[in-house]
Amino acid sequence: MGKQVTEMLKGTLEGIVLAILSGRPAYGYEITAWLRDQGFSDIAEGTVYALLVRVERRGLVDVEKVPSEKGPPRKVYSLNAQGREYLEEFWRTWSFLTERLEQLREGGK
Amino acid sequence: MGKQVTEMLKGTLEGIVLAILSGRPAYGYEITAWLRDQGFSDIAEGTVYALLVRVERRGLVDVEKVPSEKGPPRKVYSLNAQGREYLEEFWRTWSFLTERLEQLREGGK
DNA sequence: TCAGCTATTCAGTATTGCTATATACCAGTA
DNA sequence: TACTGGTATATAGCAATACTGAATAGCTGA
Repeated sequence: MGKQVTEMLKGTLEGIVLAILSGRPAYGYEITAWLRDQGFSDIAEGTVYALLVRVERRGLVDVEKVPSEKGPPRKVYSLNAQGREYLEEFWRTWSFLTERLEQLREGGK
Repeated sequence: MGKQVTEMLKGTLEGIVLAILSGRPAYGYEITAWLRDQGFSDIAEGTVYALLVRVERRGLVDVEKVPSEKGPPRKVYSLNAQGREYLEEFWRTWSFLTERLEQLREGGK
């Protein structure tokens, strides 16, 4: 996928994961697989787990341990009220950035 | 401006600065002032200089020292062929990311 | 028993933006 | 002269975040 994406993901991957969780609860392995499916071809395994630990520690998600038929128990994360608020702010920040970049892109033509 | 923007800028600020330079040559102080004017209210002074040093070292820009009437000489940067190529790639990466996020935003409603 | 998929965790590294500070040139002014 | 303030660049150390690589663990089927 390349270094450019890696650096761009800093700050946005968190929003991406929270946005996924806003749709439905999910666990790390599942999220990673989904991201890869969506074209984030080489999201590192450990990256999503580390991110989930961070957002949990900051109180943006709730966690529930659920047994799996196929392996060790899953840690299922769901977005809570504080997380939804944070996600709202993320979208506002994202909009700000996209607007500025769109202007630059237009201007550069 | 907040921490969210700071993290999101990692990886995009470089593209932003290169996009500015694709329009016209510019120097650090000028770029910082312009960014602040555009709403990146607390871009740190040193940040742009450090970034310019990096892109210069990677051969994406050409530099010319130009005397100033108002202070020490300016280092005027301009995007070269390699930089234009890199900027193209940046836009492709950016498009990829915005598409994915737009989908997520739609889906989350 | 072993390979392979599912599932999580963690130590160490690289990149990048911020903080804080230093340096330097020039004009106006007390 | 000395000082303030705007212009202009540079850099050392810090913080946040994604990646690398490896370890651990449960389950299924050959």
